[in-house]
Amino acid sequence: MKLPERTVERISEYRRTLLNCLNEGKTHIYSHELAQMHHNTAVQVRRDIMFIGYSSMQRKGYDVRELIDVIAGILDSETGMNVAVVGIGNLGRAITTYFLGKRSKLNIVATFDVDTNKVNRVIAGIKCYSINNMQEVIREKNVSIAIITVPADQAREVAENLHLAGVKGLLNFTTVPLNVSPEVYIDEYDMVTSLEKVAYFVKIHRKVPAGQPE
Amino acid sequence: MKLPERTVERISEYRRTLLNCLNEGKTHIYSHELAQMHHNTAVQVRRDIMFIGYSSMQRKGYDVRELIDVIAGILDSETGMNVAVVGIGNLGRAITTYFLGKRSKLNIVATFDVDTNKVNRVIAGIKCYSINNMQEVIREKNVSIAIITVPADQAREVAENLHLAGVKGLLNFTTVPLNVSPEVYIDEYDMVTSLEKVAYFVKIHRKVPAGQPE
DNA sequence: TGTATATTGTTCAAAAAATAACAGGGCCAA
DNA sequence: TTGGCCCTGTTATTTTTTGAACAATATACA
Repeated sequence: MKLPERTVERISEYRRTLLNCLNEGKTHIYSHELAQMHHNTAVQVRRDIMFIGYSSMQRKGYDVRELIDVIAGILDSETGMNVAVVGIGNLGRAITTYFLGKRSKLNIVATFDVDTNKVNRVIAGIKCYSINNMQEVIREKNVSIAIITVPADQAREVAENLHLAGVKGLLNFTTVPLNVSPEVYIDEYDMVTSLEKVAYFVKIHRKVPAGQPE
Repeated sequence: MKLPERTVERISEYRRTLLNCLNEGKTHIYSHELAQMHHNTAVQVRRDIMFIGYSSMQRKGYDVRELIDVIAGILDSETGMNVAVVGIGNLGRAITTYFLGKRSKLNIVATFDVDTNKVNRVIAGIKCYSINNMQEVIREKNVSIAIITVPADQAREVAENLHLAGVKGLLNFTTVPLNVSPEVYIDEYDMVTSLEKVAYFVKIHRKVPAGQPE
């Protein structure tokens, strides 16, 4: 089952929207509705859904609940995965809080910081450990993914240590691109880049690569 | 001059790295160095640089300073652009702080919140205004881009008001996809999606879509 | 029951992006 | 100075991604 990378991103986004729909009591959704909400086309949505092997069997739109379950089958690992947040400044706290109480098989099980005022306290709902004990805690708690929100100058060292501790995926919010090992999947996110992209398209007047309903 | 969308993203990322290089006193950089740092290939880097119309003196790599300037010519608008952050919770503060003191022609000139404890105070270095006065402040300060970090249930209303106030680009961090007008460029970022993507690739063992030096 | 309609699933074509291939030209060493 | 080497700039090819077209079919409704 090899999904196009973009499809992976989109079905995660679809799920987010579908969960919102469920909250609003919406039980079915048309491809063009999903499309409009996600700035893309109905065809794209239908094909994504085709790729993940779901069929609505009706012309009443997709069953929201069922679709959520199918997406869960793709994205979530059965046992769930444990996640750690390294660096519990504003951004780290924002992320941790954000995840708290969200369904999701991704559980934040530990946070780390250098600041002794933070260590051993519960911050944003999760216990904060000293970064000095990072490797052992990571192993102990079987963490496979880490979110890095430390200051730039510590990023590389942190990443290296995470790798050594057996972490398999990194989400890097620092301004330093990381490069530990081909075994570790890394996603880099820089909000400056996002903002600059918006600025660029504002500058050249280009509209959102729209999606008109077909 | 129409740049591929991906190239726009990448040159922003290159600039970030180049600025780091400059700090470290590095004056020249090879395409394969940049490539490795950004998980892609030297060819990709060279072609991106070709697209933006820069040429190095051959064989010594690209002149870091010059390349930064060329990228600035593409991404930055001469006059700069004013940016507002709407919702000054953890994430809003993180973003505002993050931008503070960064070069960049993107100036955060105002933040907004509903909380009366925050209004009229300087938070993360920028004055916070009441969201009730948002439209006038936006106009007054000539804000063309807004970053939305409010709770989900307020996102749509905020976006609509921003549009009415004349904002041309949005960076949306809420869990609600926005849809105001085709004139407004919107970039949606959801950290859950990023994290789920990492989790997916960890799950299926796929390595980072690597970039070996050629 | 039958017909019109709306929506899906899928195939086929176009566009975008990434990769590969290669020509050109400094630079160093001999 | 000459030849080899290494790096860039550019064109060509392949792959990936998106968009368009359309057959199939459930549903609503007469």
